[in-house]
Amino acid sequence: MARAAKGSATTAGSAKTAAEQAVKAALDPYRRKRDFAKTREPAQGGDAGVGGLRFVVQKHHARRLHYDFRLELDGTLKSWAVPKGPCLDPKVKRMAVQVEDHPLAYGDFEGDIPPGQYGAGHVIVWDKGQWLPEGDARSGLRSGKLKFELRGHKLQGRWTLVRMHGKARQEERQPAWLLIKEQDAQARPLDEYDLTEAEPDSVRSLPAAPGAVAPEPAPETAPKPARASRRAALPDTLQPQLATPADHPPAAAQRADWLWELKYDGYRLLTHIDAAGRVRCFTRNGHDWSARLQPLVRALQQLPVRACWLDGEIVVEGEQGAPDFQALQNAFDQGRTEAIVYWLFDAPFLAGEDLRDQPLALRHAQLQSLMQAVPLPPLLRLSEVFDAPPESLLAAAAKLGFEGLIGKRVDAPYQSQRSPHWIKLKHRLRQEFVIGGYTEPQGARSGFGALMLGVHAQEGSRRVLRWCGNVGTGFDARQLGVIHQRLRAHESSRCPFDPPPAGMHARGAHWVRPVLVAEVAFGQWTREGRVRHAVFQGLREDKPAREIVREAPGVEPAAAPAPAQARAVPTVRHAPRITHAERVIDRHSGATKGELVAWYAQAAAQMLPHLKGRPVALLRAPAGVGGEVFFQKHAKEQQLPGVRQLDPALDPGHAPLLQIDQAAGLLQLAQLNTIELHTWNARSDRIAQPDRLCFDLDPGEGVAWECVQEGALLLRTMLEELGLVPFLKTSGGKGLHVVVPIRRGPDWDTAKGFAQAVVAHLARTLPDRFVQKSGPRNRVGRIFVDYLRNGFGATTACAWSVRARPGLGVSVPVGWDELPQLRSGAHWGLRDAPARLAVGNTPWAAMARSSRALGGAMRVLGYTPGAD
DNA sequence: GGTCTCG
DNA sequence: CGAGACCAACGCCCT
DNA sequence: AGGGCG
Repeated sequence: MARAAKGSATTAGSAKTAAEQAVKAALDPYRRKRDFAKTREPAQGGDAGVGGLRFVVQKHHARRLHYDFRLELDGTLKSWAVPKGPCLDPKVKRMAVQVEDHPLAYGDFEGDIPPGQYGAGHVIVWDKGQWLPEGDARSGLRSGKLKFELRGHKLQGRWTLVRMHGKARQEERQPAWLLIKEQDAQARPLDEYDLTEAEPDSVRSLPAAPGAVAPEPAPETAPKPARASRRAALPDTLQPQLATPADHPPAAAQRADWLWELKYDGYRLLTHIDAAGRVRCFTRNGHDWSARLQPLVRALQQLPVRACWLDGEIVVEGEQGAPDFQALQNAFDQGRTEAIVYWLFDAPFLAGEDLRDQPLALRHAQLQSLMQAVPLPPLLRLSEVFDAPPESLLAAAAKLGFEGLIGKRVDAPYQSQRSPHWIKLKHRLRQEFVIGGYTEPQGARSGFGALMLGVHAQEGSRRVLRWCGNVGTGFDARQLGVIHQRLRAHESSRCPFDPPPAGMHARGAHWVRPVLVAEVAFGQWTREGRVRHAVFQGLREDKPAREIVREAPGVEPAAAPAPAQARAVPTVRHAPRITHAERVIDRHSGATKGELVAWYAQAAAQMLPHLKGRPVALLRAPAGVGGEVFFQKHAKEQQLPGVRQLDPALDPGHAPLLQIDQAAGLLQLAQLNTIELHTWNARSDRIAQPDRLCFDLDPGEGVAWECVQEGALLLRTMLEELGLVPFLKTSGGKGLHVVVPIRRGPDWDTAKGFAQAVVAHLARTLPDRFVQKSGPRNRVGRIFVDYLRNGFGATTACAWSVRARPGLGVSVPVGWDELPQLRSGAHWGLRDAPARLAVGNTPWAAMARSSRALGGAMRVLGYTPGAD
């Protein structure tokens, strides 16, 4: 650098002196911190940049490695300490703490600062070049916003320094700033290229200000950064979640909230796989059993996952394939652990992520994806999850020899304690008994009081009927009468039991000949051979009474059918991470975000046919029902797995429209607080031609529900007279939706005009019932039929969508024959709609073959497109 | 809830 | 970083 | 005409 350049940075005369004094003052803090007898750092001086302002970045291995970012201004280097160094990714902002001004000469300093001195350690010139402020740099520096361009070896393009507002730092003269790369040609995502890692070395030997942009290394050669993510540290120990014993399944109304798994009669086992793949297995009390379970440890090592905690139960399978607790103990006693298999049912941590606050359904789905990713080692099993009614599952489980079920709330987090969110339901025993008598009814009861039960038993050479208790519940009034009739027909004076039960005469016992057979469910056999907690199930006609003996539990040799018609919950690939699952989104019902997600997870199979192939619009409610909501039809910035971004040409002038083709997309959107999903009336492949019409029957203030029902029927009749085939669904809100499939052909204006003509006709014919115009004013006492949902870009709530209203109604397809039974447009809500999933879309089964060309209907109605 | 923009 | 805006579109109504 | 509303 030519000494002659010095003059160019300053002006002549007395101004020069003033400027030099200002520089001197500015460098005062710098000098006061250093002892220049001990450090080689320059005390002052240095050259201004040639033809522009200089910048330098020094990599400083002090107590902590950091980068010193310096910009020449007014004769000194304005300096910031950037702990992580500059980053080319505009998304990544780097903290930059402003420090004391340095002399210009410092920009060339490279070397060691001796121990004991300020900033002791090694310094290299990591980058240098020119900087070009955008606008006035001095005022930018003062106001806390500095935009500029860098022309260095490593750093180029546009950057911003922004001062933060934190108070504390300001006062100690060390304001915190952010160093941010602006979006331009030099910007690069961090995960593709990590500049500080790729370019660690000094540039001092290179020319200060390269004329051309230095070639960047190819991204392939950049070492992959091992980036720390927001992942939680994996705990070293984990207590298992335990189930609470329950007598009964949850009430039918809450069934949808529960998933069921078989109860394995073995030992609980928690597996920890660390980041290096080391596997350790712990019992529920935290004992490390890895050494005793070597075959299992080896099997677990084959799972394609690290940094996780898995939860499950180890069992030894008995002869029937059901777990056998005795065999498990024997296996340990004899050191024969290769017969032990591991049923996995939960993943509190997976791939370094803490999933404990995720809904169970999602944890299980992720475990399932993991275990389906590779051929499963034979010792590992995935515990299947069922959503069938627990009664039938319990029966099936019993036949398979399982001791019961574990019920788990679909939306519950994983808690390391005994929790009401997990219940264990032991199956009740169930078998046939011979009826040997009955007792008198008490009080208001008619027919009889209880049936006296017996089984045949061998006593020496004699075969006797052994009394084993009574059953007095489980009958309805009709059964009481019918059975009483049957009993009377077999009445006898002789007691068939041997020995005769004591104390029965006091209860008015009647004996009957031992020919009738009752099926009875009961909790268990008492030691005396009596049934406990017996419930009558029905009379059995198919089994002769003489064959009835006490059955050993769980050894039914008949091949058990697969658990009755249970639908396994389908896997959701790319299931999103759900945050704040416990947050209440509807104060009215107390429903949580987790329940919303769980609903869409369950309903996905029924809902996807309605979503597939159509642009979708979202109603999102980040603050829940009653909070601020917004509609969303487009999205560019965010790409979510399972949410497709359509060709932007479909809706010119906008970001891409969205479409959901996969369950994961539905869940992703639920995670974004999407409560309602609305669909277009056209499919994406021919967006200009709607394939259906929608009529939204929206009752005004004070309209009786019967009128809405009647109105829907009137609309139906009218549409059918026009040769169309309408379908019905609840809106999930106040009213009903009538959906009419049409042949594609007419454009949007024609479809909308036709729909308007239909509604106008309806309103003309029955003006006291219907209005065509919206607005609450003229709508009181009448039904507004909204035809506006038939224009380009208009949408209507999709079938199975939840509605963002108090109570969270669900829009459900129904048959016209069901209309009279509906109680409101919100007949089904989030909590009871799951029960309706079994009916699913069958009321609309004919829709696909019911589309009609609009031409005929337009003629009948006398509607001409274009003529309003 | 996520992203962008602004300071 | 921290706060705030944005995230539809149509026909109402009101001014 | 323009803005807020649902």
